[in-house]
Amino acid sequence: MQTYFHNIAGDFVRVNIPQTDNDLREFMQWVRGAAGRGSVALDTETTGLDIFSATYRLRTIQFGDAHTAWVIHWERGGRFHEAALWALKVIPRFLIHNAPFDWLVLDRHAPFALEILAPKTVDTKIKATLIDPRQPMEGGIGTGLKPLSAHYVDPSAPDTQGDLTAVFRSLGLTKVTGWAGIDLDHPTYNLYAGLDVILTARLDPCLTAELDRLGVRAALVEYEHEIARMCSIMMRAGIVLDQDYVHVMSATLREEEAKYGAVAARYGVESVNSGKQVADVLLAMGETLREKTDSGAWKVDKAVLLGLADLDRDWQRIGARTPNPVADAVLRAKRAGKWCTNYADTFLNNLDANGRVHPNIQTLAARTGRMSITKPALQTLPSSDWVIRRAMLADPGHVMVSTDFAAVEMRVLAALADVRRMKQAINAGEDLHDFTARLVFGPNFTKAHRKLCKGIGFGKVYGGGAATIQRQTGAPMAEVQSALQAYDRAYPEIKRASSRWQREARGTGMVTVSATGRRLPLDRLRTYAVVNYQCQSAARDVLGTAMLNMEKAGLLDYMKLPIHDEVLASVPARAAADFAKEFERCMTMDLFGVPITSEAEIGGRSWGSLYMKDAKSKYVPSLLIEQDEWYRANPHAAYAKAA
DNA sequence: GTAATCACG
DNA sequence: ACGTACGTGATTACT
Repeated sequence: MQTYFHNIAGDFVRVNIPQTDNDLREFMQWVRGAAGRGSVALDTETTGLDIFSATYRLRTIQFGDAHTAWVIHWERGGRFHEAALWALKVIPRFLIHNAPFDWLVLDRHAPFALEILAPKTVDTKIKATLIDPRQPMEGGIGTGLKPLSAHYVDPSAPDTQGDLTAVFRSLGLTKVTGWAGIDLDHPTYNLYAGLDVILTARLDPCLTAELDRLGVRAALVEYEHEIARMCSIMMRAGIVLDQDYVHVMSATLREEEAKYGAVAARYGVESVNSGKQVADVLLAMGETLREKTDSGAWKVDKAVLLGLADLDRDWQRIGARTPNPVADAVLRAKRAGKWCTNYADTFLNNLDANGRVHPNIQTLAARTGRMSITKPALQTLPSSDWVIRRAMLADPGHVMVSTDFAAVEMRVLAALADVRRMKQAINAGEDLHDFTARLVFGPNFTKAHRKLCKGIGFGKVYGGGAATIQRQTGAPMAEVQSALQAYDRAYPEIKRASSRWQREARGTGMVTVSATGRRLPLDRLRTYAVVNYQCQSAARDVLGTAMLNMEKAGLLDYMKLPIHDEVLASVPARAAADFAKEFERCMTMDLFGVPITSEAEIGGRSWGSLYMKDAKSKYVPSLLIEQDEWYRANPHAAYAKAA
């Protein structure tokens, strides 16, 4: 037995690394005792974060309690596999920090099913996030094992991840190659692997006590574990990528980038991504720039450049001026480059051996509890053009179904602030913005009036004022101000709720508590954001509730992505209409007397098919049309090609 | 590392 | 006293 000792919070703790069959028997003896005493902390060391790549390896599995850790060298195979798998099976409850990662690692590489491991897991990261979702930079404790251990367990707790990267460098390895390249018997590697589970075991009771002290309900903690498990199953399934399509798209976008980059270069812009170069050249050409950035540089963003290029927001000629060729070229080169790097290439770089991408869904990413998706960032693919989403396919024999909540944030606002007239209008099935425009401008309101009322609604949900509503809607300032006053008279409950939430937050250490009991820290200088925090957070939990409904309805295996107010799914083509109805049913509920409703759209094989209403891609019309004869004849049925 | 930019809900 | 648009992820340029 290789053994290391360390001091944590005044206690000597022990890290055991079994070497022989005898050592493994000793480990199993410990497991029998520990399994009877309660939860066991669990962690894995692997070759990196790309769980689904072909070369990925599981290296060690660690088990431990507050005093003892066992680092099982999985890589040695044989008896080490047997012992670790047996422990995973017989231990009734596990503590894991950031459980979805280890669930997926063990599911794919042990293999040990996440369906078995997840129900007996407590995730200390979920608990910590429900106590304070902020990172250290924002004034919070942070949600990593290191800052949490330093705060709750021992101020001098080691930075097991950070310190190891220094070890990697001393061995001629990097932050990336170190996890795969470090010797399995390296003392620091093993010590830190063991300390991670000991720290997790010590952290958990502190978090439990803190949740208790703050009055966070156990049901909320439980519910977040269910959401995490569901999202892990979505991550494991992944999404089919149309690789042939993406290769063509990538090459075409690079050509486009080069072509317009060359135009910009002829005018002296070496790098189209350099705002300074673009501004210098534009000014030298005699253009007038009006806006500055926060740091005082000339602002040359998309809105500015579109104006100079005489293009509207849909990139159509306005005819108001002579287009500036540099602005036009910079716009096109930047877009093509960004789409290629951000989307096409990222898709190809995140493929598994079966041609699927497995996005990383973080179930509690935002301060408000909202989820985020990374690698690739599938919540942020362009929606005004279908070219990028066209790359993502439903499973074989399936079609894509997307189900959206109807105006969920406004409805949530009406429910939370108990806005009497708004609730009446929604319950009567009226168009809310029409209804508001009638209240504000009378029965003869115009389309512009409706647009302004919609803008004011957004302003209320975001906590904005007259100036931003004016900027967004383009309506005259005087009209915005008078409409705002009329709006507040029509829906006086919104201001009252905002004041009440802010007052309550000041009384509880600048934390507003959501409808589900979520703690949302407010920034002292932006307390007006409380309205948005309440709405965004409640909308997140409306989505979470709908997701639980979906699992009950047997839909989990068809779910692909949660996108704030939408769920993307891949369903059998022949039964698509029935599935769509089921998704709508799961996304229909009552929130404090306000109906939450949804609408499903049935697409074809590709995600992009749901965005092809205009048939052709506005921004890159040549992309597929010129490459694909078949597509040219069947623009609406592009998905069928892959089916 | 920070700023700017651009993609989404 | 006043007014403040919210939340993300990712890349590139530049210090």
